[in-house]
Amino acid sequence: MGEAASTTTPRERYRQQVRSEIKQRAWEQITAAGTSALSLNGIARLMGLSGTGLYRYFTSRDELLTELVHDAYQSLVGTLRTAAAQGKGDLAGLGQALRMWALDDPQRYFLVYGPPVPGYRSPADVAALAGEIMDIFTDACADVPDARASTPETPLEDGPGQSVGRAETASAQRLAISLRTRLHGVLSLELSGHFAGMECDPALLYQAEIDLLASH
Amino acid sequence: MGEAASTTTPRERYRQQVRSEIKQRAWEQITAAGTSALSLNGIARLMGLSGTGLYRYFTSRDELLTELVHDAYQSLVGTLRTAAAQGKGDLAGLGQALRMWALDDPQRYFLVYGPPVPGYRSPADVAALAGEIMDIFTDACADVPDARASTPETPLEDGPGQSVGRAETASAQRLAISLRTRLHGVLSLELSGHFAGMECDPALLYQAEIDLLASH
DNA sequence: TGTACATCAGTGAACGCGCGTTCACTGATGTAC
DNA sequence: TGTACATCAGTGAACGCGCGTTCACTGATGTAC
Repeated sequence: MGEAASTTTPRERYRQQVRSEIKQRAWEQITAAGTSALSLNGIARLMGLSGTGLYRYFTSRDELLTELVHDAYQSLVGTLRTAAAQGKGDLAGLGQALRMWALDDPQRYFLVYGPPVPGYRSPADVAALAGEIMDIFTDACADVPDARASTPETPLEDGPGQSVGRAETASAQRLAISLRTRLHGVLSLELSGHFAGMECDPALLYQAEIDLLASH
Repeated sequence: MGEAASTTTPRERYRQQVRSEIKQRAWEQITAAGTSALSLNGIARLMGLSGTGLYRYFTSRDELLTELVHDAYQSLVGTLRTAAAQGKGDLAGLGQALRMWALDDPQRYFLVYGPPVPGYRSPADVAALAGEIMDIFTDACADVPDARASTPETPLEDGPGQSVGRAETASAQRLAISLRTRLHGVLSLELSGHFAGMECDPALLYQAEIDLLASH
C-alpha cells in the first residue's frame, strides 16, 4: 500500500513472471530429454495455455533457446563468482563449484560445453560470458605454485597481441585452458555415463586433476 | 560364371547391399545434423523409395540406430587395431589414430562418447566393444616408462577382484583411463568448436597430453 | 469519480509439414517338380 | 525345358501424432480527460 512504488508496472511484473515460468518449464523439458525436446506447444500445455499464447513472450522457439543458453552461461559465471567471493576462489574451490554446477543439471552443462545444437547459432554475447569464465580460472591459475611441469607447455597461438593484459598472464592462460579441458574430460564422460562400466570413481579422477596443479 | 559360388544367394547379397546403402544415408543425415535428424522417411526419400519400404530392412528406427552405434564402436576398434598392426600401437600412434577417427566424423565420435541419445538404451555388446577400446589403450600404457608421476594416482575402486588379469595391469589401467579422459576433453571441446575463440591450437594441446606419458 | 479509448494477454481455427508405423496389395524373383 | 507355387522387395493409402507459426478475434486491464 504505502510502499514506494517500484519502477516496474504491475503488468511488467506479471509479464516477467510468466516469462520466467516459461523458461522454468523449458528447463524441465531440456533436463528430461535434451534440447531437442524443447517445444513451445509442450510448454504451453504444461502451463494450461494455448500454444499460440507463448508468442506474446517469445517471438520464436529460437529466441527462447537463445535466452536459455544465455542464462546457462550467466548461471555458471554467477556460481564461480559466488565461490570466489566466499573465499573459494582457488583452483580447488572453483573446480568443486564447477563440478557441483554440472552435476546439478547435466543438460545445462552440455548446453554450454556440449556438442553444438544442430540448427542453432549462438549470439555474440555468450562468447563474452565464455571469456569471463576462462578469466576466472586464469586468475586462479596465477596463484599456482611452480608445479607447472605437470602440465603441457602448449604455446598459445601468437595473434597480434590481442588482449594480453599482463605479461605473466600467458602462462596462467595456458594452465587454465589445460585444466579446464581436463576437467571437462572428466565431467563430460561422467555426465554421459561413460564411467559406469569402469571401476573408477570420477570424483577422485576429477580431484586428482585439480590436485596436480593446486597445492591442496 | 565358372567361379566357386559363395555361400550367399544373390538375393541375400542384394539385401546386404541395400541395407548398407540405408546405413550410409543414415550416416549422412547424422553427420549433417546429429542423431535427431535420423529419419526413416528421409532416408527413403534420398533413395527414391517409399518410406514403408525400409521396414523390409529394419524393423524400426531404433533398430537402425542401434546398428549404427554398434558400427561406430566397431569402426573405432578396427581403426585402433589397424594402427597397432602397423607398428603404431604405442600411445602416440593410438592417440593420433583416435584423433583422426574423431575428426573424420565428429557426430560419429559423439555417438560413442557424447551425451546419451535421449530415448535410447544401448545394448549389451557395445559395452564389450567399449571395453576392447580401453584394453587397447591399457596395453599401450603397460609400455610406459616411469613418467607416472605426471598422472593422477587415482585408486581404482576395489571390486571383488574381477577381471584383474596381470598384477601390473592395475597401474596401466589407471594410466589408460586418465589419458583417455584427457584426450576426450581436448577432442570433445575441439569438435564442439569451443576452442574457436581462444588462441589455442587443440592439436598441440592434444599432442602435449600424449607426450606427458609417451616418450616421444 | 466517471466515461472513452488504447493497450495487451490469451484464444481458437487453420496451414503445412514431417514423423514412425500398420496394413492389404502388386509384381518380380527364385524354387520344386 | 516348362509349369505351379512360394518367397519377398517394394507400393500406396491411411492413422495419429506433434511441431512451429499466422491470423483475426475477445475480453480484461490500464490510461487520459
